[in-house]
Amino acid sequence: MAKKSLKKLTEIVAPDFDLAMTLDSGQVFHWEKIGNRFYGTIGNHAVWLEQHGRILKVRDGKSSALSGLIENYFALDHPLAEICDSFPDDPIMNVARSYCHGLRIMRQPKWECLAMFICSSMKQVAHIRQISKKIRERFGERRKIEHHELFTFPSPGRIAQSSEKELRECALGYRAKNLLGTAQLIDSGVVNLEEESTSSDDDLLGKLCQLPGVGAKVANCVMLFAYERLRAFPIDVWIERVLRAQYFPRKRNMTAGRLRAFAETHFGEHGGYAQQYLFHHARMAARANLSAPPR
DNA sequence: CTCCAGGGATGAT
DNA sequence: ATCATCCATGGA
Repeated sequence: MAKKSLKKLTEIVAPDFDLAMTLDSGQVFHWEKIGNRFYGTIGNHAVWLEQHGRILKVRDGKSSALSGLIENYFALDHPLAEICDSFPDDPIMNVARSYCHGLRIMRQPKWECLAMFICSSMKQVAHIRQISKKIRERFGERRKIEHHELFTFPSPGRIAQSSEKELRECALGYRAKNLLGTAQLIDSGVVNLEEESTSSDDDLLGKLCQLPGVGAKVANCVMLFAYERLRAFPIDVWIERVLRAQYFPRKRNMTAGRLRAFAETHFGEHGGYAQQYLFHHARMAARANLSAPPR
C-alpha cells in the first residue's frame, strides 16, 4: 500500500479532435513525439498523451486527474462543426476544411505563448522548437514522467533575471533583447497579461504591440492561441501567399492593409480558425511538393 | 511608402 | 563543403 503509485492513467473522450495535427500545426512548439506518444507540459504538469480514435489516454507525471486541464488546453469544448460551418464556402477554404478535420485552436498559457511567438519571428517551425527546448532546459523546472525528463516553461521573473547573453546562448539572436525586455515589463507589473483577458480585441492588440518584439503578426498569434480571440487573423508570409494566390490572382497592387481588411470581413467570426486551417494546409502542401515538385 | 539588419537550420549544388 | 533560402520587427 505504501508503494502504491500515485500516477494515474486517464481516458478522455475527445471526438472531432486530431491530437497529432493540432500539435504539429505551428501553434505550439514544445511537444515531443516518441513512438505513439506526445510528451510535454501543460502549465507545470508533465504529461504524455496517446490518441486512439476518439479516446485520449493521458498519463500525469505526479498525481491528480487532469481531464479538466486537458479539455481546457485542447479546447475540446469548441463547437468544431459549427465553427467549420461558419467558414466561407469557397474552393480553397473547402479544401483546407476537409484536410484539417479535428484541428483545434488551443488555449495556451499566456506568458508561455507570448514568449514563444516573440522567439518565432523570422524563424521556421523546426528552429522555434529548438529554441523552446533550450529555454526550458536552461531556465525551466525539471519534471519527470516515467523515464522521461521534461522542463516547464520559465516564469517572466526567471527570464527577467537572466541576461541577454544567456538568452543568446539559447539561439535567440537579436530576439534575446526583445524577450528580456518583455519579461521585465511583465515581471515588474507594468503589464499584466491576465488582466488583459477582459480587454476588447482592439485594446488587447494595442497593449501587446507595445511590448518589444511584438508586432501585428505576433500579437494576433497570442490573441488567437492564448486569449481565445477566435477572430484574430495573423498574417504571415504563408497566409499572405495563400490570400494573394487564391483570392486575388491577377491583382498586382493588393497592399498588406487591403489584404488585412479583406481577411477580417471575408472569414467571419471564427477567422482565426479559418486562418489556422489555411496555414496548416498550405504548409503541408509545400512539404509534399518537396518530394514531388511541380513540373 | 521602401529598404535592410539579423541568425541558424535546412535544402540545393 | 559552401551557397541560397526562409522570415517578423523595428528603425532609417
